[in-house]
Amino acid sequence: MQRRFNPLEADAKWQHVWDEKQSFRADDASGKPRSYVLEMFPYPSGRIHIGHVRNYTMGDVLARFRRMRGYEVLHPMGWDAFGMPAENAAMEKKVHPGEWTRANIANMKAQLKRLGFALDWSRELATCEPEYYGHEQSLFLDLYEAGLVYRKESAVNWDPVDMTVLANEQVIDGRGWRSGALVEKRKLNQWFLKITQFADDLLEGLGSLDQWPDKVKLMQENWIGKSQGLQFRFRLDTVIGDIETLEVFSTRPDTIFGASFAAMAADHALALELAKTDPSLAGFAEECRRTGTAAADVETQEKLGYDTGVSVIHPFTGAKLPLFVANFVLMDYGTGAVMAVPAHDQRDLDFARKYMLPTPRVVSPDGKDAPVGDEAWTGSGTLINSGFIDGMDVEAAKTAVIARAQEEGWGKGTTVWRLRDWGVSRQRYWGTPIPFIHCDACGVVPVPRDQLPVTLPEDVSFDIPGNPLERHPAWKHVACPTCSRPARRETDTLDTFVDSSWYFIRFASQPGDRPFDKAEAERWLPVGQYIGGVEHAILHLLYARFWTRALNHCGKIDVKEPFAGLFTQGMVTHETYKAPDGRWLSPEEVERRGENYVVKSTDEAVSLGRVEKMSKSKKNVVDPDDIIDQYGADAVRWFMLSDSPPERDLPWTASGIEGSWRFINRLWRLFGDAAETGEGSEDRALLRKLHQTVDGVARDIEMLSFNKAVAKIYELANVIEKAAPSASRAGAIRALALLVAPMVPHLAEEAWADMGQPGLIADASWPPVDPELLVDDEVTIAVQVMGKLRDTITVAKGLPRAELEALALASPNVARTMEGAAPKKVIVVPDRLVNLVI
RNA sequence: GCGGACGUGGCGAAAUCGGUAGACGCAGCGGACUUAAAAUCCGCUUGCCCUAGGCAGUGCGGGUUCGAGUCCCGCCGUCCGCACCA
Repeated sequence: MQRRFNPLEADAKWQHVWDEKQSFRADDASGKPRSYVLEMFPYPSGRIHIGHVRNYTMGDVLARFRRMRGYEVLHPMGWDAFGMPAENAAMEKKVHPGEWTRANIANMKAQLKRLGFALDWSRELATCEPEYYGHEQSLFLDLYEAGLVYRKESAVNWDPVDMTVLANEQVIDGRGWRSGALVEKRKLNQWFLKITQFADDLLEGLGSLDQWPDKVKLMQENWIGKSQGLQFRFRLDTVIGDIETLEVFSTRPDTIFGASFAAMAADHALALELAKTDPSLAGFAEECRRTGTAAADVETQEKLGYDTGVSVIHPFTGAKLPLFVANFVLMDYGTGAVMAVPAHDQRDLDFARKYMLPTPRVVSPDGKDAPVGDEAWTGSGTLINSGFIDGMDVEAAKTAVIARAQEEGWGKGTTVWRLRDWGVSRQRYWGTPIPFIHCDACGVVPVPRDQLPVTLPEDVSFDIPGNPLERHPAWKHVACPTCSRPARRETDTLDTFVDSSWYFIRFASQPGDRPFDKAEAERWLPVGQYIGGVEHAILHLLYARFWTRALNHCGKIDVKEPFAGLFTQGMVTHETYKAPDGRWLSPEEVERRGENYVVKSTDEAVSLGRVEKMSKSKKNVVDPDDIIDQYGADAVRWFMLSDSPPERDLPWTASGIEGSWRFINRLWRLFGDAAETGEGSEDRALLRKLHQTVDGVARDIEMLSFNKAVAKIYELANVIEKAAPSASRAGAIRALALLVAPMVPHLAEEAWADMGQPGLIADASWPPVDPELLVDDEVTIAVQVMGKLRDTITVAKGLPRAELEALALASPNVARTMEGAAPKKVIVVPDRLVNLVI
């Protein structure tokens, strides 16, 4: 055995063997218990990022570990391959998005292979291939037939220079990111998915996800935003056009007697009607729309209103309340209009103060009336100045007002959601074509299923901005499937979040003629452990939960929650370096000199910036390929698992990867001792440590606490190194190889072969644990006086209280502190401590 | 503004049920081996008084308890999410 582990040889060798033997191919017909381990599939941007390495290493350890524990593991990988970056590359580099994407996939796949992940590559998929998106089109038609797809006029961000629709993230400070032109809102007919139909179920379902982080569940809950309240109609004192009433929504119907005005959004139908005859109102509304899009500092934005001159009539008191158009009322929430109760809503109060409106109190914490100051009272209390609900508490008053409104027929209790339907239309080329045809005679007609997939044309140009599908000479011209007359294809493509909403099902089952086989997919689903970045906590995870429910609704699958367990891992961070002239420096340009850092080439002093997420702009990036070249896959994998808890950020350091590399070689040398049995005596203490470690590491891996598992392995390695040769030690070394196999598989495989063990360690079982060896026969007991540690004594486990007390009192340290006093009280926790109270 | 998480050595962190705070790693210091370096090995490493030993110590201030990093109350700070959601 060589003294130093040679990763360059070993990595390639074992990766080849695993490939040849198809070691990690999941068997659909297996009778073993199943485990589906999935990491969020990457966008093929070109290079694997260190964050991917951390993500996939975690999943890989779990997948390999579960295999060792006897599970049939599904651990697949694919590519979220549609999206804008490919089109940007096409515009900048004159390369076809498909060509660019496929080249990136090839690159990144080679990078992933170098890390030795236990992936079932036979199930690899890329969402940009018709073999995938064709099935997605068919699922889209299923949803359409189930009434979950509809078209609606909706505003998009329009770049008037590039003549193109922009995604929200392409709009920076109200301007197009490429052209810098002021972005306009344009109304287009767009496709929507009825996610709101499942709002309640998506919210309810969160309750069953006990293996999800609370944080993510809370974020989804807030996003769905359920509010219950009263929706009711105010009568207007004047009929405007044919409008006689104003519908409002309130979560605080109990405060209705405190309403002193009403307000509506600038785009409200009534406001638009009034603006027809009131030019200054039209001007004000225009102003609202402009500031509305800026949205940057809403917090500081002043509340502005315009008195329409119209009044609404209070349903209980008959009082006339002025009706304003106000910039703080949102058109697309509730009814786009509100009753304003200044005493009990901060926005209403700010507005009332500005426009000198009354602020009557109707809820009082102490039951007494008192003037309202600068802060609205939103807490609980007793109703006052409120007619028939006087004296009630807030909750009772809500119920009473809703009941009365329903009785009298002018309102009803309702639930309003923050969640909006999912707009899936994108006016882009590189996405799944929406399988519909527009016919002047027949309207919007679905593409017949035998004509799927609707494939993207290859001969497109990106010389002019806009959607290449729209201006392609032939693609969109087709015959109507119903009447055969000339018609036009839909040129919108689907949001890429649709692609990632069902890929985990396709991984589980991929027949050629349909999206998936129900029974086959159900055997794997739900995903047992899903791992990815917290940036997908809301949209991706919510859409995937919706899409799965939609398929369930269509009878396609008997699963509602796609991911039973979710884990969101932290980022990989790195120190930042700045040159004296303020330029960011990359780690390669910088060298450490004692306590300080200098520029390698010029010896200038470098100032050390914050530890931040790796980003190109800060130049604090480390390329996985370079590191693997230098240290091999296992050292990188080991580093990814060490030190930081996986949900927290992991600071990348040169010394850290060095340390991992040192440990790889320590293990390697230790594995070389596997044949040494010495005199062959049993080493009971070592066996205890081994069995405790095997047990502890298994539990840590199950809980994804890799940093703890790593620490336990270090401890065991330290103990084995110091132990004298024995049969126990030789056995412990073999067991150690099994323990580290999920984490550093190449090293483990190489050592396993060297030790002359049969088969691959990848196919070996996790070492068994002898429960008897988990408990120590000796324990160290803390001896405290008044809660302060004075001594420790090592005794046989399970020693009775009386004996422990006697031993504690016999301690010289204790005697000195007690100064001859007798303890007033003695607290004995068997096998843990004795506390003497004097 | 609302919601949430977190705060432990020089650094990343452990402490699973309220029971020996700082396991394990990094950095640092001292030593062995070496002509030398690398690699490796051994030892020390929270601060202070430094002597057996003692005192202080888990963001700050209180509290509960025989005993608090852990539980309760009130602050301070950092990070994340949402953002006029009626």
